Amino acid sequence: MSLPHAILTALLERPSSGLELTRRFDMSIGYFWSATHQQIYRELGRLETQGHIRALPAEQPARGQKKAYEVLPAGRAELARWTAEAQDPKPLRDTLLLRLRAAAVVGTAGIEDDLRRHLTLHERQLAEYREIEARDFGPDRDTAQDRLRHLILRAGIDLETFWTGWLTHALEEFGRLPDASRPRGE
Amino acid sequence: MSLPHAILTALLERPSSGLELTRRFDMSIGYFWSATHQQIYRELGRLETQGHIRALPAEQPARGQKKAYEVLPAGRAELARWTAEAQDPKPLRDTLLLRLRAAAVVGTAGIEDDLRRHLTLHERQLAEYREIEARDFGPDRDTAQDRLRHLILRAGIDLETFWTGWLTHALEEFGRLPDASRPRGE
DNA sequence: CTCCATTGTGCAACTAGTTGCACAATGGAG
DNA sequence: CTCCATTGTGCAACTAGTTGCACAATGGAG
Repeated sequence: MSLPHAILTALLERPSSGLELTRRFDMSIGYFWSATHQQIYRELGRLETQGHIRALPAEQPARGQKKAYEVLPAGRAELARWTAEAQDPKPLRDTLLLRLRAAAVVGTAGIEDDLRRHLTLHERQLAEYREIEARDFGPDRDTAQDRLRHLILRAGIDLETFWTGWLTHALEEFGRLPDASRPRGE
Repeated sequence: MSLPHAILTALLERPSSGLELTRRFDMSIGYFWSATHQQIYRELGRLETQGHIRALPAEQPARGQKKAYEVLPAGRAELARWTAEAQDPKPLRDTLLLRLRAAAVVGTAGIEDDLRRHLTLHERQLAEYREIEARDFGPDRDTAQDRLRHLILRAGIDLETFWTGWLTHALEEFGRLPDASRPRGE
């Protein structure tokens, strides 16, 4: 039940059409809540019938025509309610760790390359976050809003730092695993 | 498509019944791939019809009766195939970060308590992982299997370290936010 | 003018995960 | 013996997310 709230947040930051939202999800909100354009359109429909958002008046809102939405007071209230609500952290589900555990049983053949690939991806993401930080968060931008957003970006940076560090360590370990002792059969 | 592979891994480590699997998911595999007992039973059924596992011979495998499964060669092969396969890291979806972003727009009221609660939960999890590390990974246990499992546990420890560190930092920031400047209205 | 790539919106079917139950076997308390 | 908590297995309905398309409008290339 988080996608509607992600959309409400994005629309409060700036009223947008479905496609604009999709782009913004790809660039910024999507760093911690990804969504496809199909999900977004579906949810926009729901939010509209619930009276949480409304289409901005426009001429001819037909298919293939930009239709921008803005948040109504009810939507803002719902977002505030949801934000303040206590929520448990959802348990981790990570395929890579699972695969490593499987590799401990069926053998590590093949997985090393993919670890390396993941490392590259995470390094790239980290670099991107660092650029954003350098660009958007100078010491001058220091309102409460800026600080909160910086905090969120920091989480992204720290997470990617964790992954790159851990993957580097993992690859070192793999290098040290004596070939003969690599798990394989029963 | 990871749950079946999580189950195959667990069953290779030790043949088990549905309930035993459920318990093991709560304790160990579940740290990075959680699943409910309903999911597990459903998947056991599928894996059995696919010929990846089979029920260990037992008298009277009726309802309410323990039924243990073991992995067949086809299942092991499938797990090895899946493990070696390249897979993209799935994009992050984190509610807490999303809520923080929402808070930057609708106000931070209420969220601070929950950050504190999350901090406690993550500290607890971290302590648990550290205990496991101290108990199960002495310098003596040093086969390739041990090293891989230790690596996985390390990921858990580092992740929880990230969260506790970041949450602590976030709460400090919140303390510094001048009440007056906390975002609220439009 | 015509075609075709691009932009924009959306439906339908599917897969994965969650929630809420149902019900059988077992063993100990009374 | 009877009841009831516990252990164990499972179905059904639902929610959330993914995949694969369809189709309308627009504008520039030819």
